[in-house]
Amino acid sequence: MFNSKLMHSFTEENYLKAIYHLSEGNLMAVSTNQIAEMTNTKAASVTDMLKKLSEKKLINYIKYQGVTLSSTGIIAAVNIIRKHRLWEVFLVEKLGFKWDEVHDIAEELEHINSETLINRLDDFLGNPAADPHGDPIPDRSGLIKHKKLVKISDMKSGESGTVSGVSEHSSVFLKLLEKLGLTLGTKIMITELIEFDGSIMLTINQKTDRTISREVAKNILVIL
Amino acid sequence: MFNSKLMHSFTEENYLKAIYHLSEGNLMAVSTNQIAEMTNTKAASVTDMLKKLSEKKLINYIKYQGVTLSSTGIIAAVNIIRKHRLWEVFLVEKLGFKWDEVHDIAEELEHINSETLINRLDDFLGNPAADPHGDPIPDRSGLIKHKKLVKISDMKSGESGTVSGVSEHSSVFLKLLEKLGLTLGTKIMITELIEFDGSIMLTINQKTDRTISREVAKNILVIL
DNA sequence: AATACTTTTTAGATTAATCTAAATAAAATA
DNA sequence: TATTTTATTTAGATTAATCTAAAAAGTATT
Repeated sequence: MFNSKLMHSFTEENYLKAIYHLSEGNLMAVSTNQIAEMTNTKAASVTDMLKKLSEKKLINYIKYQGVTLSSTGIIAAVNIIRKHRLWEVFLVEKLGFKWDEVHDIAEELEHINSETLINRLDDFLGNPAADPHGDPIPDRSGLIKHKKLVKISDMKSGESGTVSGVSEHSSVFLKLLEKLGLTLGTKIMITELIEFDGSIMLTINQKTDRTISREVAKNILVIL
Repeated sequence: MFNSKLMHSFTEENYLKAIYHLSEGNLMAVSTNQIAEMTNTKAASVTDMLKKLSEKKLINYIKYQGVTLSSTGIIAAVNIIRKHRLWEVFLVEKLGFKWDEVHDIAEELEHINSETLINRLDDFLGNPAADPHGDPIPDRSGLIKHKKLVKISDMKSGESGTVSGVSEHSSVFLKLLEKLGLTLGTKIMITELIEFDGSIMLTINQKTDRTISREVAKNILVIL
């Protein structure tokens, strides 16, 4: 069923993706337990899979010392992320899903194997730069254009910017942002930082005033 | 991973689909060997799976006597076929694939599980009645509107009609039909039946004259 | 450094889907 | 009807992915 060159099993792909996300683009080594938590499996299962991925040269793995993706592993992971994000754009832009509804479906669609399909989908969607949550979409060569994003919680009073991403993707959080009027593209200006609890007062689109908790502010990303 | 109510494994779905197709919509019982051939497995594997599907009440199975789908089995199979055909329309109409290129990709996409997704896709595509090969698309309640189609090989001299389906879906055959100018929607009229080898002469769109073999004629379906 | 705690790995089972080879049932034929 | 052939099923293994429980390695703490 699976081609030894480019194709990996559904499960292998999920491990690669998990390692990629946990290592934040491969900056740091990832532990067995971290992977177990992210993939909803037990550490023992992860160890087994790490051996397998290591034999396939998709990861660099030394017992007891965590893993990083190899260069082929990165290529594979980025490709899955590209597919995931393009499908999310499709679901929102073409099928009318909301940004908090697309993750699980894209999680299935990301494993469909056809380079032609994904490249044509990319063109059909107008080669979008970001998915509905603002995350950058790798191009067909695997290149990711990261924008310089700042957490609202790191902004100073008086600073302003445009909401351009989130670092928490749960449906609950995304729905909250909608309710607060803090969806992508919204212009904000920090009016005051409340010392007492770290909450933040801001103006939305030069009109509405709002106060958000530090916890919320930490998960909203802005371009200054 | 799979819900006991509506969800079946990828593999189970493929067996259900195979049984459905082999039984031509459940008119006849299907044999173990037929299924083995269609699913590229061995008879022993099929027997195992038949036991499993039988326990799940998806099929009616009596040892040595072949199988039919149960009513829940039919619902499941028709749903997979609905998904397959809708994705094929998407691939051709929206992504610019040709009719001979879509089968394998749709074979993967048909296993994506989301009723909302498929219903929205259906709407997005304008609720098409047929896929790119002319096969009817079941509606969301599972109803299939069959057209009365006739093989060219069963037509008489002087009869005319519109090419509306094929009973052979291989890429080779579909490419041949394109070369012959016998794609869906083409109007034909039978001008002569050659007794010697059963080949058939016909006029295409009241213009071109062509002769096709009986073998080709058997696989082209026409609305009179 | 010795002990305790945590993390990771190993050992041994389990489940789904598959296989080969052998046994059995059904169908075809002599 | 008896025999041969074909189809199907059973028995016993295999592979991928998972698990639990126990062992080993690494880290932290007296």
